[in-house]
Amino acid sequence: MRLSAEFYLRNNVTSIARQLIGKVLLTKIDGLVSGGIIVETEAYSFKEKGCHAYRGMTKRNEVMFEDGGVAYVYLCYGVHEMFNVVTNVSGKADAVLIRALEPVIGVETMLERMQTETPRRLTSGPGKLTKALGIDRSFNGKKLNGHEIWIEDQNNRIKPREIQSAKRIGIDYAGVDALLPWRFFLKNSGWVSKLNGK
DNA sequence: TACGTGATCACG
DNA sequence: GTGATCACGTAA
Repeated sequence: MRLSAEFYLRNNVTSIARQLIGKVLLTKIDGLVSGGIIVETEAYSFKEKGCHAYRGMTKRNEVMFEDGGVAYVYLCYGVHEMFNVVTNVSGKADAVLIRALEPVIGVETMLERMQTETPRRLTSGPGKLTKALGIDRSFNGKKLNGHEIWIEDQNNRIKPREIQSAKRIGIDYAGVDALLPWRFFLKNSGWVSKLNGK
């Protein structure tokens, strides 16, 4: 079943990032459903320098300041759309970046969108998974409990010891905050992004 | 390790 | 207006 509003509204973005591992992200576009199991996430809090909201609200990040449970999608490096789950209550701009999925539903659709025949290339990175699921900036601000994009709990059993944490990737500009162990991933997944933080 | 790519944001 | 920068991916 779909995650409740309360799940997203909580004031602990690292807990939410950890709990999103094993949940299922889905989209339905032109009648085509596709998605997969979340295997890698990163937490961002407005209180630390790695976060787009650290310096306050701008045109780009304004949806981060809404109540949790909506999508924050932005363009990175001029090429890649990045999908985040906004969390916490309005005014407290926290978010979780979804970095990798295990593709499960609508694999044919995703292969088509990615112009590949290699499932491994579909969703093993934040820029790839958005393209595979058809997520772009038009999804910015959309609610995550609707019928276009949503997250389900399908009772996948993840043991705490299967989840590893590490520093986040690609945010060296954040100084000491770049060292926070706020990336979470399934240890033996094989679908985790390859940049893997070094 | 190098670089494409274009929106964004902090300047002024 | 302008220019440096960027929560990546691929190829080499």
